Amino acid sequence: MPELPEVEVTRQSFADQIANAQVLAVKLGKPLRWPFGVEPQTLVGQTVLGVRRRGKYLLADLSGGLLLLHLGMSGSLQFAQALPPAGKHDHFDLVTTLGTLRLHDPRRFGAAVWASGQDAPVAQKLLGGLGVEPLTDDFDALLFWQALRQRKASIKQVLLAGDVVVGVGNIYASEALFLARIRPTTQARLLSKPRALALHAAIREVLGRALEQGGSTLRNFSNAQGESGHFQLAAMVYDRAGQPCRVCHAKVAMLRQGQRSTFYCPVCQKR
DNA sequence: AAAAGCCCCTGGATGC
DNA sequence: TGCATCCAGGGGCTTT
Repeated sequence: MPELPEVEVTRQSFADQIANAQVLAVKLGKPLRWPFGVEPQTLVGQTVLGVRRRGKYLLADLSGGLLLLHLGMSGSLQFAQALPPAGKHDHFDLVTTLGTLRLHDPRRFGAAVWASGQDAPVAQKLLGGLGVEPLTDDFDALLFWQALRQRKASIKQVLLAGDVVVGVGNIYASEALFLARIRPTTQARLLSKPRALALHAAIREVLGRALEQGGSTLRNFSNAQGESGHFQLAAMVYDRAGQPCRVCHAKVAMLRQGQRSTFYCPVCQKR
């Protein structure tokens, strides 16, 4: 469900409220993507120092280690002083003195994993290969172009891979490529400098705008307070196969790349 | 090293 | 209404 903007909106919606809380209990439901890693008891008594985001991971710094959370495809977080009893899709509760943080995830592609520290093997494995954060100054246009020049795969798949730049999921990849007028199947290495720079700007534009809107185009997205996004961002191409391009009115096309759907305008995105 | 496939899981939409 | 099929916002792992 969540791409970078949704994860960041989620983070912002509870980070300040959970800061300085003490962990009272950890409750695990059905298995998520990976085992939690330690006895839940380990966290009891620890203090929540803050919540960061890296790519689509949320990182809760606790006094005794790092709690990694991922929303997968269908996950969402809720934070409230009191929550109803866990339902069939609630698989992780962090009960604290200031409220309970709950991970709800029907498909269970999400994760809650304990890493004793920043350099713990689990954290290394999950975070070590991640690309640059697109909304920070680290996302340098020229370096982006240079990284793309090394890659023979299609630009869409390079964006999704997350080892060059993080946070661009299946929706925003199509949207950013549309904005930059680049055909998703184009080999990344073939992008000229100006076109790579246009894509760099498009990624920032698309993600930044979605973030400002509080969570974008996603159908079911809501933050940890249960507030939904503003739904003001109509997708230009995503999920619009066969419908007229909003710019040129040609029919939006769909194709599969790596078992994921890609949408583009064959006229606006010629190569 | 990089790319391509596979797979984890459930629910909703669609078609017969 | 019932059942089968397909599809979904992610990404690590294994195989080429």
